[in-house]
Amino acid sequence: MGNFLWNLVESDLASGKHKGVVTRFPPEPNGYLHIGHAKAIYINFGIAKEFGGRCHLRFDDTNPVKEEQEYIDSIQRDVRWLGYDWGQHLYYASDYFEQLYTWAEHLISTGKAYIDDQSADDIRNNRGTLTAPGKNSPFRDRSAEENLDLFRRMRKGEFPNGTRVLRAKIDMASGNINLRDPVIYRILHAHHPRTGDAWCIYPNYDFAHGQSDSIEHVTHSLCSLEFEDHKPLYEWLLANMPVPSFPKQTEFARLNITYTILSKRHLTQFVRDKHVRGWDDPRMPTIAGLRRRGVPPEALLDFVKRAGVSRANAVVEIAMFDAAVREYLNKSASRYMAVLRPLKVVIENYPEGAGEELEAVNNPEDPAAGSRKVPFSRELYIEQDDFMENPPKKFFRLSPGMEVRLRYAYFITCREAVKDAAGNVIELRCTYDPATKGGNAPDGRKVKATMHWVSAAHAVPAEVRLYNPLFLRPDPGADGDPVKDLNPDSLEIIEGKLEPALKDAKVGETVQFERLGYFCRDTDSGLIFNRTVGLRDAYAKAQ
RNA sequence: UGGGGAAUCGUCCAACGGUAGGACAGCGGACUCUGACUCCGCUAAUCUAGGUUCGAAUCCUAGUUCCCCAGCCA
Repeated sequence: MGNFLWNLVESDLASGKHKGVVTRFPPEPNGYLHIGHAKAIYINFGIAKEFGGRCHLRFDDTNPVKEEQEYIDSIQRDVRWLGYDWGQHLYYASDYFEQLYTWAEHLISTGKAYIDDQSADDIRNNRGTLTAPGKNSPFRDRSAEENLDLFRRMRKGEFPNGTRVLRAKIDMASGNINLRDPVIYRILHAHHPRTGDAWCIYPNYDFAHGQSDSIEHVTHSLCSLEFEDHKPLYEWLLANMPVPSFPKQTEFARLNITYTILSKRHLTQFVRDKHVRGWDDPRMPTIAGLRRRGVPPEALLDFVKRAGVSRANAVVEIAMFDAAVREYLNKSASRYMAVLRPLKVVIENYPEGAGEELEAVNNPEDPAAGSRKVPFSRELYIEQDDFMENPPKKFFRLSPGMEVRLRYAYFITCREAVKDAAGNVIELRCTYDPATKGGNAPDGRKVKATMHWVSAAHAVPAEVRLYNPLFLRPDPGADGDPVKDLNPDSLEIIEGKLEPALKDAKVGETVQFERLGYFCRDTDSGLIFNRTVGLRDAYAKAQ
């Protein structure tokens, strides 16, 4: 596999350190999953799959004030959509609250934890700084009996929020601030989405995570780099309590992408402040947003794989994501013709009232996809971009006197550009060569351009949503608030003209609009398409 | 010397003492009923300075730069 995590698991298995591999994906249900989580999912579920082990889905639901059932549901939906299955192994940290509580009492009884009555401010002030050691709490040497009594009364709900905490007694002078008597339980009179009002004290991340891993006999606890400093605490807790197993934490760098924000805090803000239309807005880097945009799960996973796994802080170019999406869709998406910015074309020598159906290939990359009929008639729409009255030398498309091919149809020649009073071209008068039916000239003459088109009489109107990057700069938020870097033109809504077959497109189906890009039928009612990603365009780039 | 990490083409990842390779991006060309796709070619990197070695991206020493940590968040 070529990355350090796969190598680690492989060697742990080869050395006999573990008989099988058990990983876990442990999201907090406080928001929707995004593409950064897709990396963690790929790593944890991917390793389990690769080495014949299993991966648990565990909700790290230790902070009831931020967590909601909606997020629990969306997370399961998104993991499944990515193609992974946790089988029977769906867990919640809250499942272990009773066990965790018992272990906390054990820590207290062995003199390794104490109840601190200091205020949050005092705790902070006495923690010291990055360079100066902290000071012991005046409550640090309470007896085990007193601590136990206080802890039990905390559980009973005798004290209001913030009045006391349980802290592990480790070392207030440690260079690692996480070891300066970390808080492990706090009073939170809050309703929990799963345990309801059963508890008013909750363990925090540090006191829940490693023990949960241990309970589940996780062998490899894989997390992102910012938890590196927590590892000594993770191990201290396991070493000082009667836990059933000793999982090993290993960290990897999280995913960063240019022109993208992957911070739950900011994504939540964009939704809350309506900078986007919701968690599943196609401009969002959420799994739900990407799905709605038309990104196939295979492409998303392929991107994550291509971006690689290491311990170096890195920022992957969004171009790599686009490339993965195009590569997958090129092979799988059916082709159709759609005109986004219509310009009317009248074929003067095509009989009025006449019409015919022409054969069009559904997917040149996949012969099994077959073909379909596309209606042709005297009046058509072509793309405004495909005509220039005064073309520069490298412009191969339509211009007065120029002959081009209409895909699957005929060669046409532009005879005249009709303008309105303001001088805008509003219609093209053209002629066609009946001998070129199907798109080839019997005399062997060539054209330099093949253009897409739709028959005006048969065209189906549709709303097309064009998405551009949500941010104007590759490093949004680098100067502070990413809201200031939001792209005001991230969504452009136009009305396009589609070939009739497209009205039967399935919701969620991603197709190619030839020469334009990949588009996905939206979940909103009506005929609406989201642009997933544009095609590469060497001509546009050269301009 | 507060603690902990990381530095390889423009970007991301490999190479684990023995020819620095791949992907994306870029450039050039071929092909083409999508200026797409495909194919071919090119450009382009070991943070710095010493040292060990027949041989160093890899080992050692000293620096430099960047990232993380001072929530009763995760």
